[in-house]
Formats: sequence, C-alpha cells, structure tokens
Amino acid sequence: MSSPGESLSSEGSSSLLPPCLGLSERNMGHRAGAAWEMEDTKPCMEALEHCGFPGLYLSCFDMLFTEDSTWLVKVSEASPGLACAVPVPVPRMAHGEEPEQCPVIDSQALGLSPGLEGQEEERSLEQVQSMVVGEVLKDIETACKLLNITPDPMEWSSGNVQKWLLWTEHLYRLPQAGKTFQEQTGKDLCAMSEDDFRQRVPQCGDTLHAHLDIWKSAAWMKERCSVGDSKITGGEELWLEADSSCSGQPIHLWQFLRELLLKPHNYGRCIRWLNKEKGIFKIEDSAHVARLWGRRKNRPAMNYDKLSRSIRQYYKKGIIRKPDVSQRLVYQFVHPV
DNA sequence: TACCAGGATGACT
DNA sequence: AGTCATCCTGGTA
Repeated sequence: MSSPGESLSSEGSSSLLPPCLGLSERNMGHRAGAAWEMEDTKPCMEALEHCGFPGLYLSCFDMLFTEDSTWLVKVSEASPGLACAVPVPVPRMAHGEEPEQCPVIDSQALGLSPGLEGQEEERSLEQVQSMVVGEVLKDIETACKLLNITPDPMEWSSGNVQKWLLWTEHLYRLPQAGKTFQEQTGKDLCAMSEDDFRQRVPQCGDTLHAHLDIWKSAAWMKERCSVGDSKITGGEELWLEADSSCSGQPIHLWQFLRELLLKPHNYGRCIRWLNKEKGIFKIEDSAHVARLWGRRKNRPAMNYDKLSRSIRQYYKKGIIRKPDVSQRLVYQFVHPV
C-alpha cells in the first residue's frame, strides 16, 4: 500500500513517544489516565454526543501496530482496564499549543526496561493489542455503515470524501475543512502528504491526515487478510502475518526486511530507508529488528549477529549488498522496488 | 563493544 | 537443493 504514515517516519530514538504517536499526540493530545470501558469506545455518534465525548481516538490504531510494547505498558500502567489502551481525544487545543502532559509513562521509571520485558508480559500485551485492534476495526466498520462508504479511502468518490470529512470533523470537533477538499476523490486525498494537508487546512490538516492514515492502514490490512486464513494474533504480528504469511509461503529475511521498511509507520524507529529509490536502508535498532525476525520465525535465540549473517548470505545471491559507501547497519537492496 | 565478513555445519522444507 | 540458524575466527571502528 502507499505506506500510510510515511510522513510519520522516525523522529529519532531519543523521543519518548513512538514515531507513530508523535504526530497524533502533538495534534490532539488526549485524556491521560481516563478509565474507559470497551463499550464506551464504540463510535455511536448519538451516544457520543449525548455523553459529550468527541469520540474514539482512532489514532490508537497506529500505535497498536507498533512493536512498541513499551507504549502499551505505559498506557496500561496509566489506568486500569483494557480500554485504557484506547486514548480518547479531548477537544482540540489551540494551534501550536503543546500538550500539557504527555500521557506516556516511562517504562524505565516503572522498572520495566525494554530489554527486560518478559515474554509472558509481551504475550498478554499482544492479547490486549489484538482486542483493541479488533475494536478499532469494528469502529471503522461502523463508521462505514453510518456513512455508507467503503472502508478503503482509495475508492471514495468526492461525495464520500465529504462525508468522511464531515464525520471526522464532527467526531473530533475539528474546524470545517470540507470546502477545502471539494471535488477531491479519495485517491486524491491518499496521494496528499501531511504537508499538503497542513497547507490546505492549517488548523487541522495534520489531524485529518493522521485519521486518513488510520483508514488507509485498516483498508490495507483488510484487503491483505481477507484472502487466506492468516490468523489474527494481534498488534504487530497481525501486520507481519498479513504480508508474506498470507501466501502460506515461508517468509525470507529480505522480504521481512522489506515489509518492515514498507511500514515506517510501525517500524520506522528500528529500520528505515535512507534512500528508497536506491534501496538503501538502515537498521536503526539492530536488537529490535532481530527480535522481530526471531519472533516471526519462532526463533527466540535470534540476535543481530545471526540476522546479519543471513543478510550477508544475500551478498552472493545478489539480493542485498553493502552500499558503495559502506556504513554500519546500512544495507542496500540490489533490486530496489 | 558492536559491527562486519565469511567459512563451516546442521536442521528444515 | 535452497534457506536459514548457529557457531566460529578474525578484522575494524
């Protein structure tokens, strides 16, 4: 797919927030620590209105597909109950205003350094992830029924776009932007970058772009997983399974790496393109990528040493090589997409 | 210390 | 046979 969230690529590992979160947090903030029941997260506009809730903050969808279990730990620590993993937006703050409080609780402060997270904990987090992912997908489905539009933004007519805009504006109490996108089809919208959105609607363009990203991601995932019997295990696995394993073929390492690279939204923090055209990429977090690969192949003992050995096997085969100017953790696909 | 290069070997499909 | 995991030695930054 058109890699939703490409614009949300890594902002550097120094940030406490995962890259996928950065934009949304910046844009919208949310009610930290609020305890929500799952039932409350249904985007029933009527109920939401009556309750005075602007609606479910769908950007959690982004987060769920990250490997950032740290984030989930943070959220779940922040408030009890499953639904606490679903942030809920507050009315939009003034433009340029920074969120008063970052909802993220540093896991290290909780004595949960990323390297020490137990497998069991990860498993339960995955269960939480899968449940929340399911809820978010249901929410989008409900919205589609309400609006009578398809889940895939690429298929939207200009009328559908207007409906979606109205709905999103209403749900998230955004300034009206419908006129700005008049005559735009879903395809047009999908082709627009975050900057394009911002230029057209300075007040909430980035927010709209973020929400569109979520829809694109959901549509992409639905499409990829509607065929075949790929299991939905939740969170990151869901993404990874959604690709190569849908075909039933064992995944190759180079395919796996490419998949990660195609989802900067989710993995931009651990692997990213340096030059997509030339196929040059950098592994930003070698241990993380190795862990992902190990999990994917059910090899708990996988590490970057072994992974990199496998990458080097590709040298001879002409699949991956070191770029002309060799750099640490930087490789190049011989045949870029 | 982390990364890199590549040989050897065995498991698995 | 192909792919990959694993282990290894030795080199570099």
